[in-house]
Amino acid sequence: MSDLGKYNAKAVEEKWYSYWMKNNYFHSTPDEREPYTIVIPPPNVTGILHMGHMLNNTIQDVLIRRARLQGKNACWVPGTDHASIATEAKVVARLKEQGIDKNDLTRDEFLKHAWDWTNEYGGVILEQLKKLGCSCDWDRTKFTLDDDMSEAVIKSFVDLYNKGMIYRGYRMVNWDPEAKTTLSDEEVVHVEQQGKLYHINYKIEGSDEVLTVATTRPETILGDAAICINPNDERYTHLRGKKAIVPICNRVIPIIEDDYVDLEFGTGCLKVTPAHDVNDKALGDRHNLEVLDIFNEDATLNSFGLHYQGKDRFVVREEIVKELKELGALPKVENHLNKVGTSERTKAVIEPRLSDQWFLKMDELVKPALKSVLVDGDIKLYPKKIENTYRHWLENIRDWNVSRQLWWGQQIPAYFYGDGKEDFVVAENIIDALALAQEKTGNNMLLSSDLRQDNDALDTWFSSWLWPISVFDGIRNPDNEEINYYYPTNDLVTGPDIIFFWVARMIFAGYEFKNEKPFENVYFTGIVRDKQGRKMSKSLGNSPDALGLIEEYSADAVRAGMMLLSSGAGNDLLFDDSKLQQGKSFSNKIFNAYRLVSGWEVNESITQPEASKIALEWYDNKFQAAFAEMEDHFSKYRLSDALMTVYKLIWDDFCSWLLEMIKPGYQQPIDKVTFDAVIKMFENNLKVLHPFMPFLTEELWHQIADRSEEESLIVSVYPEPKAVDQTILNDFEIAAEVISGIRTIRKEKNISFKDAIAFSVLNNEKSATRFDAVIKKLGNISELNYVTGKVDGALSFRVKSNEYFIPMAGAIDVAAEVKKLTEELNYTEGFLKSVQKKLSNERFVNNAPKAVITSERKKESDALAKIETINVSLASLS
RNA sequence: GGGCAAUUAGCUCAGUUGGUUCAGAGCACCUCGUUUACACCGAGGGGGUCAGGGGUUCGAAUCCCUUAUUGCCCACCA
Repeated sequence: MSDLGKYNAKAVEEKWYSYWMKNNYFHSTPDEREPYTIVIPPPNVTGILHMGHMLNNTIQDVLIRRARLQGKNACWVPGTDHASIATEAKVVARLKEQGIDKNDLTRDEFLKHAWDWTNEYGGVILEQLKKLGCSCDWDRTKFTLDDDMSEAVIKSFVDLYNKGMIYRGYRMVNWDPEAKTTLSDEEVVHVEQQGKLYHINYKIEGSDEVLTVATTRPETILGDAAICINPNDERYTHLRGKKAIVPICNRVIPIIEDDYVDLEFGTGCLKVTPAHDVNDKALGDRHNLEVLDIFNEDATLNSFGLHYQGKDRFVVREEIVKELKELGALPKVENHLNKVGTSERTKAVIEPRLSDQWFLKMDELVKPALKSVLVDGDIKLYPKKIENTYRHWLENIRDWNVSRQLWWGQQIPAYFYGDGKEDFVVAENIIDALALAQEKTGNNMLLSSDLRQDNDALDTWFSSWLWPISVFDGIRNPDNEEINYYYPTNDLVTGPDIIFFWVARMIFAGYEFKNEKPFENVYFTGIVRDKQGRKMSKSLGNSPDALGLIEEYSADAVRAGMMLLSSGAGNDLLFDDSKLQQGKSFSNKIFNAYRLVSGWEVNESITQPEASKIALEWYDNKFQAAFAEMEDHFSKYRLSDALMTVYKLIWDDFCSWLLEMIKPGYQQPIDKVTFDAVIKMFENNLKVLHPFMPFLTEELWHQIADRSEEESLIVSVYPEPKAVDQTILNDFEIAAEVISGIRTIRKEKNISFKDAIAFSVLNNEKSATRFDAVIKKLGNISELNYVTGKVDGALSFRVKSNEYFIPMAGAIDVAAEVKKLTEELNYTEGFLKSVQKKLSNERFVNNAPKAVITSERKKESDALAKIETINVSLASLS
């Protein structure tokens, strides 16, 4: 047992990655070639490589390497995202561990800590991508908070503001009480929850009567502004114009009437809390109700909470329920299933909250985005079905809340000079702001020290939506050489979870700032799950260590394994180590094919055997057929199928068939013509496999032939596509069936492969004979004869109506042969019957297309011929 | 509550306008084999009423209806 037959991936992978880097092969600059561009979905700057990244980036690297081999100017721009809320939360948590409260820090102090953190952990993930073999242009690495990137963000904000598309509004927004910031609608995740519906009695002023209201949020009664009934509800007509008394705080509130109230739900009677519910706010606006905000920014109760002041809303809920019960004001509590909005990042339950925020109008931005994807097809989404989701979101979109009460991000370029709602200007810098402010106020004495910049930062996605433009400096310098060359980019590879956050918004930005799409195709990967289909999560501990897998199986194997697993765009994939093992086995298989070929001694004086000649001719065509199939898969983004095509080509056709067909005898030399041809074919195999398994292929490409310094597989040229001769492929199929038939008989009769056998053919089909030399070699046939009649004393098998005979020295088991023949006969007769039934159906013959009828007739005649052959054999045996 | 998908071999999935190539692939499984690249291998083999039911058609995995199950997205009914 030696390891001689194994491929040592680790050393090879390190060697070639640094070689590629050293030669600058990943770097791209604009030139006369056609560009092929991908921008990476920037991972969180402090993130580490997980399975989703591995899948995603393997796909991108496959695409970029293929484009490079196709002779395009391939440019893959890497980078990271500052991920404002996630990173800020991490920094706050770390400061807390160190006993530092964020509130005690100034903005600048806090940002210093955040940058320290970023510099410490940032970019680790990019190093991990290198281990995977990603051929990014590292000279172009960008970070969404780089100075130039931030400038672009600010510039775009000012631009949109000046166009009237950004406005400041006092609105009900999603408030994350844990992160103490607002969130966009997209950052709110609705989760189903078993809650309760509380029935609460309100006394009617000046009467003993009570009115029962149903609510899921009893703690908000302290903010009640009214009770609302449906004007058509006869149960409550006598209460019109009366007033109710809120329990506990004993405030007197009006009873109002509105159609909005559902007669069927709860008690048909609704408490209205305008400060804490979107619907109630609308109701309040219609009826001029008071707005009582009872919460602090961390969702504890404020002074309106009376004796509950300072307590958390959920604590208050329980306590207030208890108090109401004691007061006899809680007649009923029922179970109630409802959905509650939670923060995507912190998981905290979202509070609807009224506040001043910045919004971006969406109505104009969505128009070109809808058109380009759904009408013109300028941007294609894979899988196509995701277009439904895309359409639905765009058609129901609301304005985008872009301000966040965070520090880690671009600070909103709005400068206040007074306390009024409109006392601000928006400008790229304080100097411009001052000028604008002086102009707006008419006060030339205004100083920059009188200006106060808005404290809020912008949503992270407000910087990443510019990514395909800003990485080429297309916002600040809209007409520069790079943006003109690389934009629009070609393919975007990302997860479906950020279609709204990022993909759709990049499309908005593309049309808004460049008047052109940002990319042509979007490939949505699926989610990587575990073998049982569960999402990978820290708590389940089912998420494998990505780098550990590379260590264990090699980057090539991991890449191939991920690609084999991903059945198609948008489909989730169930992660399974065995697929990585399959990738590793494949590496080893190819390596061994190389060992075989490299061990051959070439002799220029021997002539090429007939079998080798036809074998090479066949493989040449087989390769082209597979190549065309692979390209077709690529054109439809069926990358898994593309790899499987190459996999089968190399393993089955190249290794199992071609190499066996041309292999010289033990310790025999090989002729030069065959050797040169097979090397060429090996090279072509490596080329088409290179995008998937870059390291192994680069290694063998260098091993297999003498290469000059400048040559590398990564920058070589894809094979030329050629027309395929289908007849040679068909003839080979017959030959392969014959060889298989011989092997079956050898196996059944225990005839060792070492023993040559005689072989006779009854060629009823008039099949091509050009593979006879191959049949002889792979069947170990001593003599191949053509006969005109059945051979006695021989085992036989049939392919179509041809019959093949292997003479047996000993007695033939007549009974067994008869049985076998009878089974074949029964099957063929059954088949014939079904075909004839079709053909005797007038309506079939009249309606079916000619080609179908011809094929059925052919089936019929083939079956008849085969039956004839079998019958002759049977007759001779009895 | 609204919408969109999916259901094909033990597993993961192909199956492009209904009919040449329609029931496939990879893995797994079974049998045999230490043949001079490779046991991370070779040769051979078994396995599916195409979720259930109904319909259209000469013909259905494919089109229509229906039932069931699963997944995803969206949603401010307390």
